[in-house]
Amino acid sequence: MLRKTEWQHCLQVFEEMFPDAHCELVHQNPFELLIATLLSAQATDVHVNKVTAELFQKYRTPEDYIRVSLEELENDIRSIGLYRNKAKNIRALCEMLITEYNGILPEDRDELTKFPGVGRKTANVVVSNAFGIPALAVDTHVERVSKRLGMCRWKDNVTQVEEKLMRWTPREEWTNTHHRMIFFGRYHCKAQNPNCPECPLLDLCREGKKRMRAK
DNA sequence: CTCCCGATAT
DNA sequence: ATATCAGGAG
Repeated sequence: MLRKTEWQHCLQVFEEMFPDAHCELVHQNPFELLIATLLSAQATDVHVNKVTAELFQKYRTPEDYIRVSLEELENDIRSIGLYRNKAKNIRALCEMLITEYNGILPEDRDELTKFPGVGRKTANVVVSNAFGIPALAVDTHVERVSKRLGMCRWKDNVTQVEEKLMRWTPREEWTNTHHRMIFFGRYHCKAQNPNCPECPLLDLCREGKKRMRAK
């Protein structure tokens, strides 16, 4: 298992490799970010941006998503995958936003998870990126990188990974670290064929050393 | 744990 | 052909 001082070194390396890591889901306001993040489940952000480019022209407010039929909304997001669940959730979410929240998104993580289709990860993305509240959302990249490095256990669930990351990372660095770990996982420590030979963290990486031995 | 699901990379 | 992609609900 990784030591805390080794993790602090990882944080430094993440910053050096991806100093300008940021949210790559294109959005103009908190509501658009929520929709984009909900759509991003099991889809690449490039693909999400391709879909939202047109979607956000047609749908600007929660009311706009309610006006059309469920079938029409499904068609507008079909190419993204998991489109039936996502369309149903977006609709229910918008109705709830209008009737219970006066159309205004709450700036609270636990309040956001009450919306259909919004789990802990999505809520963390919204509060950190849209409202400036420190959060460390654990997505597929953050989880994979954490487990490969050995900063948590393989069997830990995403909540346990998040707790460990928050405990070992200064609060003011949570949001930055989240973005840097995504970039690190997406462009360097990739799911298929990670670039271990050129990795500055190879010396302390459990999975990396194992992979190098196997070759 | 399974299901939802199309697009893309390997 | 198969794995993976900014997950969440039942």
